[in-house]
Amino acid sequence: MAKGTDKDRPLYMISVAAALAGMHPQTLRVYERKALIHPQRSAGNTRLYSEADIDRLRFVQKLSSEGINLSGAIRIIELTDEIAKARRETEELRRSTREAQIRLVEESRRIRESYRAEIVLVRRGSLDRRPPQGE
Amino acid sequence: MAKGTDKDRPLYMISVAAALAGMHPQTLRVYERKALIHPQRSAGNTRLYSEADIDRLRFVQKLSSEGINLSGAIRIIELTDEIAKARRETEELRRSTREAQIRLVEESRRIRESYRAEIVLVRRGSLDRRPPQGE
DNA sequence: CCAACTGTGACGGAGCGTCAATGTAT
DNA sequence: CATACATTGACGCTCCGTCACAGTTG
Repeated sequence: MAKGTDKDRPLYMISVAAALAGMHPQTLRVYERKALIHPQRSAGNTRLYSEADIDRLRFVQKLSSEGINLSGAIRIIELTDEIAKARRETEELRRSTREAQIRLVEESRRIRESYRAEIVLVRRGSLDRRPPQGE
Repeated sequence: MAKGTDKDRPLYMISVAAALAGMHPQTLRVYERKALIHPQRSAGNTRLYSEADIDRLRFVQKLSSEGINLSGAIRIIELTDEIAKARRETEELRRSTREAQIRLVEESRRIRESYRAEIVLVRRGSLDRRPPQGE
């Protein structure tokens, strides 16, 4: 929602949008009244459809062709967005987990390294009784 | 899907199920023909509805009251299940991440401990030149 | 002024819930 | 045999896409 990318740039007037989506211009007006899409308006009150709007129209058309009505389409779009969001979150979580894993493994290696150095110094008798790192 | 819990035990004949869900028996038959619900059958071909079936009926009724038709309801039920699954997965991932984190911190503590012991031995001159753990 | 936009109103097909008729099982 | 189940067909209501008309804009 509100991504502000190229996809949201208002481009096509209703006849073009309808042709692109393969539907009647009237159908697009109906969809707007039913709050299925929200095309921008030009200064002269002409509807202007973005690429994202066209995608959405095509999706509704697909659902409609499967016998799903507009109320259902709205809800399905919401749920689909929600699923996409959940998937992104899962992916992000997986990624950060992987990173944390690597970071910790590296940390343990660093600790080992540090103690190894410590031992060498102890062997040479050049170090007093003192732990090398805080805890 | 196919949980096999108490929720799936066939209990109610159509008149009772309809009363519980607050709908007409005929409506339930229609829903079955439209593949919205799949009640079991008794030996004498009588429909028997489970608690899970009643839940599902109530959900469809709620969607229907919002103007969503049956095709849409089916799809929405699928998506809702999918979201629930995704949420469970995320939760599980979060849990296992937390666990792994704890395990690794503990591991690094163990390493530190192990090296600390090593140093003590080195100090006492009772250990040869050898790293305490494999890598 | 023509073309394409805007809106509102109406018509036909499809989906859906309910009622009715008829048959069967307990 | 009476009751509640089963199936099938029909009737109204609503939703939805399309068409038609009238007004406005570029």
